[in-house]
Amino acid sequence: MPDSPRILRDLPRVAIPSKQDAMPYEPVCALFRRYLHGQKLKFTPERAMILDAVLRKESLFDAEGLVDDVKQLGHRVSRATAYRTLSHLQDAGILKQVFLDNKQSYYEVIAGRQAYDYLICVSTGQVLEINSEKVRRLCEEICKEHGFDPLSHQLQIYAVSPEGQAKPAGGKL
Amino acid sequence: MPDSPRILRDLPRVAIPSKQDAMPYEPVCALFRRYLHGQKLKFTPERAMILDAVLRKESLFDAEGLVDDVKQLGHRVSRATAYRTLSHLQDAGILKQVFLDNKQSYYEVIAGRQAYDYLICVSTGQVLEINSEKVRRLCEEICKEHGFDPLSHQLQIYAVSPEGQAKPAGGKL
DNA sequence: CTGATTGCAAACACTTTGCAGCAGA
DNA sequence: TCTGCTGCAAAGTGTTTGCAATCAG
Repeated sequence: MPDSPRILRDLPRVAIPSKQDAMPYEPVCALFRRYLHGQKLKFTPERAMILDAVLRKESLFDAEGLVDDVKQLGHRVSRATAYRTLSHLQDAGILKQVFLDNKQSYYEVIAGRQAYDYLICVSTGQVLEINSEKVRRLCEEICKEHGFDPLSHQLQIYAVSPEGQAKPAGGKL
Repeated sequence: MPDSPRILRDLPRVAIPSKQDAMPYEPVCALFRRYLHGQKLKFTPERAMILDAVLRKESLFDAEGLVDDVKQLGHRVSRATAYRTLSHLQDAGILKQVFLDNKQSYYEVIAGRQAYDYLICVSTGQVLEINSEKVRRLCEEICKEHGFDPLSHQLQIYAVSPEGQAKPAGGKL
């Protein structure tokens, strides 16, 4: 019996916050500063704001949503800076990029959190987060078989939800 | 012990054909014609050429590569037509779209073939196809837990290959 | 001080779309 | 004939990049 997953999207591009505990800012910030220092990069106010906004995210988000969030917190950063910082945050191992469609990238915090996989209804567009230890183990097993050193994985399952089964026509992948 | 997987990409965007048996044209073509007919769409020479080129593909491919292939076969189609036909081929269940990066879409024939998952080396860019029955079963299990009706899935594992472990710096996801 | 960073706007690349002429069924 | 189809070129859109001014260390 799985713990009931939270709904991420009822429609594509509309993220609904989940209930996962937010990662505290301090430790991750320290991690980021350490990373930046090691790369001879600088810790700027913009990067701090972005990290703050990122850590408030409880589920998938995209670059534009992030810029909006920063604005909502009373600051502002350019899109360019947001993208550049997102890239650094990936390098620092704080978040990962998720490819769900061919329109844009999504991001997900991984520092101190478990990675999620996604169960996507092609009919309603609903997206469920699933947190499966089994998937993780299987990925590690596959890596081991090929002599690879596992880093992360991404699993999307396309299916039809109970609600979608009731609806007339099936959507496309 | 896994059967040794074929290398799909040594560098991003460069697909190397695998050894999988090509799907015969006739049966899939019949499938496509049936689909088109049912949708009151037409079976045109362009669509036939594209389907032909698609079925010669033995691994991941992208829209531009497809247009090139058609040209190499002595014909030509516009990019617009290629995209439109790829969309219909997806709807017909003949191929599926794969999202591996934020640059473009990849496609993969699924009609009469088994879906593959990917083991991606973030250091060298190498991509291995993996064909895991275990992954498929796990996805079905997850769907069942949530009352979803499984359609397809996509798994990407990001890791460092043995060769990549030798190289200096690790790439980013 | 000095090299990294920022915001802006232009550049990019893949994909989609409007349209006029063409062509399956 | 009557829709749907094609190619073209233009439009779209998320992301990246060149550049001058600015700022962190």
